[in-house]
Amino acid sequence: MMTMNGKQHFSMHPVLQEPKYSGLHASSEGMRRVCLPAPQLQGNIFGGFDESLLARAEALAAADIVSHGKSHHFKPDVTYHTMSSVPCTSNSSTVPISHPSTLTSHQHHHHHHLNQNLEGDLLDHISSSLSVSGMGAPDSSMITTHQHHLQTMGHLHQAMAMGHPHSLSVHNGMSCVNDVESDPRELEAFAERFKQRRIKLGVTQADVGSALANLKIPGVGSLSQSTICRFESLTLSHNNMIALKPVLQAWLEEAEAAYREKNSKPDLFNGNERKRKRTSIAAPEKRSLEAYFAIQPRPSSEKIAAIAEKLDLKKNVVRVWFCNQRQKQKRMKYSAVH
DNA sequence: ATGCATGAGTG
DNA sequence: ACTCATGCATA
Repeated sequence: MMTMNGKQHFSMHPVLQEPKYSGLHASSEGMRRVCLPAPQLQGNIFGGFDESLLARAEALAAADIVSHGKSHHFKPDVTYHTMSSVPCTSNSSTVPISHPSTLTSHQHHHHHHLNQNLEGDLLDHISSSLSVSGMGAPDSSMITTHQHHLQTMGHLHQAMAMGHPHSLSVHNGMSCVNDVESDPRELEAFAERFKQRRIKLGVTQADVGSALANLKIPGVGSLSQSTICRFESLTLSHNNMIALKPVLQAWLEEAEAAYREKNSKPDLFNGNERKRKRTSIAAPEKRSLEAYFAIQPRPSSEKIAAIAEKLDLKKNVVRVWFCNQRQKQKRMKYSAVH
């Protein structure tokens, strides 16, 4: 009674009107700003000579392509969506791009100039195979409930904001005032525990996500498999982790209680609409983007446009890529903050 | 498990 | 136009 997916709304988000989490959101952001070393005011530093920097990044990227390209595999792949003229090489990379702020040294110069014969080589190496490793996960039941996260967060943020009395701690230098410290230790432990028990209950991440709505916790709706997965793997922002913990904990408790009394109540919904296609940035382009990012994680609109043009990608795709990249840096797991 | 995307909230 | 939380689609 699961294994059914399909839903989607995406092109039509009804106006979500609800108390939201404005104030809380704002405050959390505020705290973050207080705690973080003002990351956004270095843009002008490069303002003057970004030209050369970009060129350099490009050179680096090119070198990278050369050095890696030959020994690596390139899977030709489809480029869907709005993508227009991207080489058919798909990302065969699962590069854990998590070299946080310590980038500084991506300047290794691969003395590989040339390019012409290179092209041929690359093309040669473009072996096919659209490895459709799509294994049918035993789960995949997700419901669509747009309008939940906001409420959810409202509640969650509140919980977080007032949470534990034992907060506060001075990390290396920056004293985050009343940072609601649910110490990362606790969180990690909980995430692990959660996963274990969840599995023991024979429930999938997707199930948990949708079951959340059944908890009827004010302001808490369902969540996707993605989010549950990220929670378990600690790949969410610290705040997000803290916000989600209480809810998942509540679910876990109830689920185990229900389990004891031999009762399961999986719920599923259905719906069917148009699928959306995911843009796929080819490996070469991705390397270039990474090179740029190492130099300037926050390119101006103009630079983004320039980069987009050089890589032959849509500006918006590039912009979103940078946004997502920045977000990655802030994720929990191995990020700083702790 | 993760890449690219959306949208609310914010400035 | 950015940050953040989140999600669909996909590997």
